[in-house]
Amino acid sequence: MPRRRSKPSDSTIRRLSLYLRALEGLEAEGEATVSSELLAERVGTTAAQVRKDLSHFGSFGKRGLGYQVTPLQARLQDILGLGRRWPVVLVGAGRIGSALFEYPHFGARGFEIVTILDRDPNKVGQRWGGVEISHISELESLVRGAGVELAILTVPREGAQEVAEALVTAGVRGILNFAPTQLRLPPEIEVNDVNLALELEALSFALHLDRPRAEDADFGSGGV
Amino acid sequence: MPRRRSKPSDSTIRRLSLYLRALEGLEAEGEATVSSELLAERVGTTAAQVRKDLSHFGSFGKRGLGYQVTPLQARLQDILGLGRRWPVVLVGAGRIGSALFEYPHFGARGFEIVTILDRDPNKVGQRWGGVEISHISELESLVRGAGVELAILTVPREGAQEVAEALVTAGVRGILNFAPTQLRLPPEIEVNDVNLALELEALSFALHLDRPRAEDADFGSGGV
DNA sequence: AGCTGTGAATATGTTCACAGCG
DNA sequence: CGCTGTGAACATATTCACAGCT
Repeated sequence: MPRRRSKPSDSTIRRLSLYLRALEGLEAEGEATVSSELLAERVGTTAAQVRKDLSHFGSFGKRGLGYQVTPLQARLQDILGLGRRWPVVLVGAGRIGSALFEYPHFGARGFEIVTILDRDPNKVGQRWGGVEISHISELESLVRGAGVELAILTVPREGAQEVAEALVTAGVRGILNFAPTQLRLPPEIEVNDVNLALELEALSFALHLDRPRAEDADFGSGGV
Repeated sequence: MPRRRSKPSDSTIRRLSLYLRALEGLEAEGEATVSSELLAERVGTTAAQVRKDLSHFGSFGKRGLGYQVTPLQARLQDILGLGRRWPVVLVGAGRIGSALFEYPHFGARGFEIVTILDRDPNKVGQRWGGVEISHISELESLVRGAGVELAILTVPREGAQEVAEALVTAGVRGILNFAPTQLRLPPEIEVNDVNLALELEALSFALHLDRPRAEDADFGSGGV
C-alpha cells in the first residue's frame, strides 16, 4: 500500500512528462522493458534521477529486470492526471492561439480546446475546426457552463490580468499564461508562465558569454 | 568594471529577463529609481533574491536609495547580450513558426528572423513579411552566409535531430527547440527546450492532486 | 535613517553507493 | 548476479540578518 513518500518537486513533475514521452517511443519500438539507465539516456538525465523521481510515487520496477514499458506508461499518465479528458478554454484568438489550437500534442494528451474567446468583433463568429470563436463577454457562462478548469491565455499583456481574474471567477483553477506579465491571483490557482522572449534571451546570454572561439573552455561540465 | 563574482544559475539568468521587463514597465510609469523590494514584487520573487541575483554581476544600486531604473535596464541588457542585433534562422514554416515570426517581443529585443526554411515545396517561395521561405537544402549556405548563430526549430519530431545537426554544422550555437524530442548535440551548443504539452501536463498534475478522481485515489492516502 | 551587498544559515535538489529483492 | 529503491553525502539555490555605504 503506497503511503505518501516525499513531496515531488516541480522539476520531478516535468521530468515525469519526459519519461512518459520516452516510454511512448520505446513502446513504438517494441520494447517491453526499460532500465532506469536507458530511460535516463533518452531524456537526458541520470539513472539515479529516474529512480528517485519514480520513487516519490511508488515502486514500479522489478529488481534485476527494470520497468515494464506499458504499465509504467499507464502509471505515469495516472500520476500526471492524464487519465481523463481536460476541456480547455483558449482566450486570445491571435497567431499564438491559432497555433496552439492546431497543436496536435494537446489532443493526444486529453487536452481539448472547447471554447475560444476573443474581444475582436471581427474574429467572433469565425470557426476554427468545429469550434466557434465567442466574444469575451460570454466568458463566465461558457466556462462555467462547460465546467472548464484549464485555460490558455494568449492575449496581449494589457488585458491579461483582467481576463485571468474573470477566468478564476468562472471556475478555472489552472492557467497556461503566454502574456509577458506577472499575474496576481489567489495562491490556490496554478499558473504556468511561458515567456518566449525570455527563452531566446537565455540563449543570448549563453552565446554572449562564450566569445572565445576555441571550443574548449566551458563552464562546468561533468565528464562522462 | 564587470567583476564576475560567482557563477550565476540558470534561474538567476531567467529572473534577469523578468527584472528587465519590469524595469521597462517602471520606466514607462516614469519611475526614476526602484528598490529591490518593489522590483521583487513586480516579478513575483523576494527582495533578497533580487539583490543576490544582481550581486553576481556587480553592484548597481545605491544604499539608502535603491536602483536607478534606466541605468539598471541598460546594464541588464548588456549582461544578457541584448546590446546587439541577433539574426535568427527559423526552421519549420508551420503554425508555430508563423506565430513566432509575427511575435512582436522578439524584434523588441534585437532578435530578427532573417531566414525561414521548410522542406515543403509548396511553402518554399512564399513570403512572410519581407522574408522569403527557402528550401531546407539551402540551410548551410544561408545560415553560414548570414553569420546566423541562433535558430528556432519548429519542425516535427522526426526531422528535428537531423536539422539540428545541420544547423550546428552551419555555425549555429544556440537552438530554441519546440520539437518534443531530446536533441543530441555537442556540449558547447546551447539548447533551450520549449515543450508546450509538458506545460499543460504540469497544470494537470497540480489540479489532479487537489481534486483527485475517486477511482485513482492511490497515493497521498494519509492526509489532508 | 534607509536600503544595498553579502557571508552564514537554511532549504531544496541531485548524486552516490549499497542493501535487498527478483 | 542485475537493477531497483533509498538513506546518506553532497551540491546548489534561497533566505536571513546585519555590516556598511549614502
